Amino acid sequence: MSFIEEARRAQIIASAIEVLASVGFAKASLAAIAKHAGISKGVISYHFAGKDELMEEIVTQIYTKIAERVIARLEGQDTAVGMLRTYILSVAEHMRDHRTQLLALGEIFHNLRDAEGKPRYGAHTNEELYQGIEHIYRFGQSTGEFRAFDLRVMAITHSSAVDAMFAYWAVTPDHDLDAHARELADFFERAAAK
Amino acid sequence: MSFIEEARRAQIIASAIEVLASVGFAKASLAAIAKHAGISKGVISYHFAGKDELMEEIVTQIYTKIAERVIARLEGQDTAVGMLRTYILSVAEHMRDHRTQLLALGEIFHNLRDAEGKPRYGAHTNEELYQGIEHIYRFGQSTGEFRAFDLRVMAITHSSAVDAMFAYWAVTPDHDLDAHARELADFFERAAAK
DNA sequence: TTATTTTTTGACCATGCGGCCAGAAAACAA
DNA sequence: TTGTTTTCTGGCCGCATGGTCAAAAAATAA
Repeated sequence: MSFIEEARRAQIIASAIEVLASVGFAKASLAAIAKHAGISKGVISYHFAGKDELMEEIVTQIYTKIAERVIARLEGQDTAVGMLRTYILSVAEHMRDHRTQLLALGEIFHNLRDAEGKPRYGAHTNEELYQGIEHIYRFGQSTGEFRAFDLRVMAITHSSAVDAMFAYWAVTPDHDLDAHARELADFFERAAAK
Repeated sequence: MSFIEEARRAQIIASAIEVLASVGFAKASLAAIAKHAGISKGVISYHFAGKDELMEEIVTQIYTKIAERVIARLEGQDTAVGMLRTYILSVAEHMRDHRTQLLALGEIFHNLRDAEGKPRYGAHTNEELYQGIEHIYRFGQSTGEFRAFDLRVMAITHSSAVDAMFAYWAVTPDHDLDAHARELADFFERAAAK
């Protein structure tokens, strides 16, 4: 992949993120993204297989960055409680500094569909995420930090609580994201405690 | 409103719920809803101001039924913990018997947009719901059943946990909804406990 | 410079949607 | 029965979208 190709793709992705965050998925047409980037619509089709590939590329890039951050923070933790708190707090901290990306991500998650009109992302796509969360809670149960409870229900609840935190912050920018994250960490710590 | 008018509206609403649940919002066009009901497309336009009114009417009707059920069950409760459990368990119980409605509701919540393309339902529409949930938790704090915590964060988390339970069940029909609801009730009871 | 390949343009197309409407049909009234 | 209102039909329209394409432009190679 040539240098100019890489640069164009990056430019288009950046433009798409900004358009998604500011006008929402429905109005983030290829035409709007192209106009915002100052290029012709056909360029997007030339560099991406289609709108879907562009959207998925955005998700992949943002997710990769988040994962890097969270994994790095998790390194130093050796207790389940510590991992739990770190997981929640580090994601919140990261998104706090990348609000535009969060908004774009939300738009894509809530709107991108496959050919049959079914959501591209959603509960059916979260299996990997659930298993990661379950891993932490299972670890806590094995060390005796946590009581016995249904791992899958806990993972679903945990995951949705974090999503809801961001969704609320997306709509209410003045909301204190870090404080919310600390409350959440307390909540799950207590809910799981023996 | 005439008898035939009322009957047609009910028929159209029922048809729309079934179509929404089975093929999703994107494919639930007026044409599809009309065909499924065995009537002409124009009838829908004749009896409803537009697709949006139809969708909002569906939400109102289903919500009303849920509220009736939950409020009736809440009558006998006098402790915050009891209200909490009843609230979660009765909603789950109701939706367990009305899966089609739940699916349709989910489709509308996740897809209906206003003229500017912004979601019709979402975090910005939940204020009333949040206040209702906060009311229960505040009551529990005042009676000394619950510890001190941020009411808004608790309401957001509680609400999203219930939504996520349904979303997961929507995708995984074999999932034990009642068991999930009991687990959730335990979680929130412990998370809020002193 | 000339030839070749890569990249960009902007018009064009097919598609699917919600909504509209003139006229037919049905229900109702006189 | 006849006239009037309500209800229904099915074709049509405007609109916006994502994607395509021939031709132009730019970059690169010979």
